[in-house]
Amino acid sequence: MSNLPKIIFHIDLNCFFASCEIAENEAYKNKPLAVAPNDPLRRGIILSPNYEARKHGIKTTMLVKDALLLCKDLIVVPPRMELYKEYSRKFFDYLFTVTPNIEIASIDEGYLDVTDACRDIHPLALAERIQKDVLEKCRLPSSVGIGPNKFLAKMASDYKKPMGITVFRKREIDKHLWLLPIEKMHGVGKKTAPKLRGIGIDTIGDLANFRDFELLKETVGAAHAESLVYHARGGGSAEIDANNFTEAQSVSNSHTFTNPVYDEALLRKTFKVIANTVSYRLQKAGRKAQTIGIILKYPDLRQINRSRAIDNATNDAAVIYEVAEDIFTDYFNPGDQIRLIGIFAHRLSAVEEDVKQISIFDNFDKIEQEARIDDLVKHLQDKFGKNQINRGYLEAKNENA
DNA sequence: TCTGGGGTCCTAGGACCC
DNA sequence: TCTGGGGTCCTAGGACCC
Repeated sequence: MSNLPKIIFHIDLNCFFASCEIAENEAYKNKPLAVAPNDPLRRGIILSPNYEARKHGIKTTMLVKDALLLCKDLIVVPPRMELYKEYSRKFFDYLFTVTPNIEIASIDEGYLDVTDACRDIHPLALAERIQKDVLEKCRLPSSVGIGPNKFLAKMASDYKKPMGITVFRKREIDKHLWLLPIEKMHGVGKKTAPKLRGIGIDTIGDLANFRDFELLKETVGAAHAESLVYHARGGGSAEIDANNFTEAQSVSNSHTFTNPVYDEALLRKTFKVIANTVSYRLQKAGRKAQTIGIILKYPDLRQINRSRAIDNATNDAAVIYEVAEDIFTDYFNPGDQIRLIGIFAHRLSAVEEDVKQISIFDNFDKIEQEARIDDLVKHLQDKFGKNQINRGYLEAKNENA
């Protein structure tokens, strides 16, 4: 183990989904654009607005209809995940030509240990080269953060967007990191921030220099308090975990209904489709799960998760459905309104090479391998009429009752 | 201002075992 | 057997991130 200081880059693709769409279509350039599902049957929220759209006040998670009120010329493009994955692959393929020491943090960001790479080139020059290459080769704007560890590099890349290059040196944290409001700190979300504000911590500097550690522990918990202070003082891991993104730890799928649903038959049918999707994704990843669970969300947004360990790890849709339905039966109270249902698979392991995977998709009549919830919507529309499928379905049920 | 879907990691209590 | 300590697994839930 060497204690020599490392040089870590954090590279972040700016407005990633929106940038991919603009890279695909020159006509979108310099116009307000947002990636968002525009299916009127589903609640559409903004997933990725570009900077032009942000100038109008449009933000991620905003409802599409509200965004259109802020900017009626907003171009709304439905998400194309496969396309974004391709761009992501291209981006990381390029980064691997710079160094093999890469930790993929998400689809659009990664950490690089460039300590060795910087023997022959100044870090700033390397950052500029990477940024220029990513823009030319991938047609994507990026921001680069440079620091002695992953935390400072991440905070630095966030400091200036788009197309920023920022260095956060530990000995200078009083001049940049410490001046930032506590909400800006990576790892402090909308629950922790108000708690910290409540005890007089308004900036990251306040946190780093907070005197009453006992009070801090009471406020956010002992373990959390320790890691928050450690990071606020410029500490952090510089270890690159090259495998952290190669194997999924969990797989899930869920669906929010247009209107809350209380009809059990519809819920069970939807579970079937969701089980199929989870199974498909597990098989695609070559994984099977030892724990299966369900998610129920109520109209007041309260959510419960209930899970169950199973004897033999599985990625079989029929088994997943069976377990999910069992749990559902235990926890669903007739008359409950359900806003969202979902299934998750935890404790994943690799599928043994020599075991032949038997497709069980035949078990589900008329639901295809890549069945998605949309198939169910269509199915129900065919059965109960085109508009307001939930209402139509429920009305049909009520007539029978 | 009630908003999707996919994830990660941590904690804590109870069961269970030695 | 009335009583300690340690460890792991399971489940629920919280918080955060993109």
